[in-house]
Amino acid sequence: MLQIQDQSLRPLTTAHLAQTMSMLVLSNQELRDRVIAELASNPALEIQDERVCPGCKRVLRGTIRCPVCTQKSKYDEPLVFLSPRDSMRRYPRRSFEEAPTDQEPAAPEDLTTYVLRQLAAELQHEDRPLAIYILSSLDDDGFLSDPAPFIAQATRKSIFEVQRVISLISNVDPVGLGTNGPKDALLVQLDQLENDSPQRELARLLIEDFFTQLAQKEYESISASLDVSQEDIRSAIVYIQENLNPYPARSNWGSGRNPQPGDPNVYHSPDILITTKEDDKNHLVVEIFSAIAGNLRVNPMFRKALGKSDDEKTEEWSRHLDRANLFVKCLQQRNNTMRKLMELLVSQQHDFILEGARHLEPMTRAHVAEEIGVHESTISRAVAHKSVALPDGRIIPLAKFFDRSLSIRDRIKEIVRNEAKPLTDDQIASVLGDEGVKIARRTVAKYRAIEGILPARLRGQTKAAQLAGV
DNA sequence: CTATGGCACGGATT
DNA sequence: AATCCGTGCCATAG
Repeated sequence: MLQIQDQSLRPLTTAHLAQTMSMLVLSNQELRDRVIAELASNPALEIQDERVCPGCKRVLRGTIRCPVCTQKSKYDEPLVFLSPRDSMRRYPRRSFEEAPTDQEPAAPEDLTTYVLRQLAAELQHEDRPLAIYILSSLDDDGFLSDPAPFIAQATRKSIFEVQRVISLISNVDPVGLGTNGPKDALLVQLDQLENDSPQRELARLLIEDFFTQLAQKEYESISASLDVSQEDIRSAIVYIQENLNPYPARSNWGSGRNPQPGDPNVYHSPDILITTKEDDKNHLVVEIFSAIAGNLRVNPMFRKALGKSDDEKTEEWSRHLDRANLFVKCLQQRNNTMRKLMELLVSQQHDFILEGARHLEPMTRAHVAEEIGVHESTISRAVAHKSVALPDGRIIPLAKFFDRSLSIRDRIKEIVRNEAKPLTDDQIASVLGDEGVKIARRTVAKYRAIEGILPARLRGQTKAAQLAGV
């Protein structure tokens, strides 16, 4: 208690709370950015124990089992953490609720091996793991979001080496792979083009200096500031469109746009994955993806070094050390909360996960909070911005687990589907009443609206029309 | 006259 | 403290 006099202690605890809270709301993607930023700015942090799986060449870290080579039956613990990159590979972006349309698409791992095969000649043997690491870090579009210094730190290579390998990668077949965005991808591709068509230099100029205007089709303003005719601008754009591909990992233009800026939730890779055991379909396995692969920890060397040095840097270093400790603690706390939350959800909503919306047992965040022993707002944050992939392949927001009316809405849907002739809201309400659900007529109407079901009168018309049509 | 949707209120939830 | 949700009342369309 007396220690509180120490300047660093009191702000530390409040900061700790605040930071834990602010990290809890983040989705995995967002958290990953946070961690990367922290790693880049704080030398006291490091990632521990990186390995490449001898079987499938995936990058593994810490105690995590290889998700591919290890049979699912070996998951004997209910909860497992694994790398987010693997989650993206196995669960391509997909909108909420949308069940998997077909078989899992052609494995993107082929891209890795495909690229590696091309690189075989130029790549030194000891650079192979680095190349694999980089390739496995690419996002769906083939871009590398991790900055080179971060990769260097994670792989313990020099930044120079990292940059060299990235440049090798971006110059083989899907040209532009491993760049940090469409703009650089286009530029790399432009460099590789051999034919010196007249539009080429203008195209380069456009991409380099007017990229945002280009994306927003502000051709007039480009034309004005460059003093070039709109005619020429357009022909340069055609040249770009015909010869370059801003998304090197996609086969062609226009297939799948970026998510709209307004709604980050439309397309998602899950933060949590629920699957069933191979041999026991009733046994659920939950995997919570950690924001980064492996263990984030305070660099023990850094800690040691602090004790020895006694120049004026000591103060700055100890600040770093405090910050690193804090950050790691927050991350652990977040993981802990998420784990407890999911344990409870899986045990209480077992039927909902396996059988569908009808079996959702109503529960509130407040109730869960009491069960776990944390504040309600903690649960609110934990539930926010997270999505979970169910065994049947659907990806739903975690908040759905707390939807009070979901199961009733599902029953209404079924009643309407099976009705002989259109039932009015009142009749639906009484049917539900017979099944033991007390619900007002007005509320049925609201649920109907939510589910996009037309009122009885109009349903009659469409049904008649359907019959007439058939 | 009946079925519905809008508005608004109070209680629960976050 | 702010927001969401279920409900009742009432106007309106059919």
